[in-house]
Amino acid sequence: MKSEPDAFSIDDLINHPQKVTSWEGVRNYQARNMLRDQIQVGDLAFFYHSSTDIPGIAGIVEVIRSGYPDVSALDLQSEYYDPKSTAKHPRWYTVDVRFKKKFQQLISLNQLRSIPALADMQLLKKGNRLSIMAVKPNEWQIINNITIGL
DNA sequence: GCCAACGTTGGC
DNA sequence: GCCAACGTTGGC
Repeated sequence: MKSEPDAFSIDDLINHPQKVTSWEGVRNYQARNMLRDQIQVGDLAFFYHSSTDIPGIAGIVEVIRSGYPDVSALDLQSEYYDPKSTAKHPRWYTVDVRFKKKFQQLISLNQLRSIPALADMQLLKKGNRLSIMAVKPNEWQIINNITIGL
């Protein structure tokens, strides 16, 4: 799950009293479908910092509420407001996540690219701009192993 | 349904 | 700031 740290970083999540946030603001249909249909309570996700000096994986979050309508789409004051979404026919979805772990060191995009076994990872594929992406079990394990000892 | 124009993402 | 690689919009 990607976030621009200037907008919302893993430290922002840690600083939240309950260390919980709604992952609102996703406005892409493919990513929406994952939020709505696939992501389950108990799922773990990497928290990825994008559009920053050193992009990469900052830590891990756990899903504590599966897909439900993203009400920021109905909020006129929100930067995520979408006039085409209504309460009756919500267009966008979100999930709630809780902080699980922050890596001692960020696992940079460069570092991920240097690992041959991760070559097929969706995150590393050319032109991929999705903010929510599946991670395969073996990819998860490889990345998690890097963090052992970090 | 096609596709040109435009907008967005995100690494560099 | 640049630009590749998308996604979206809207006229036809």
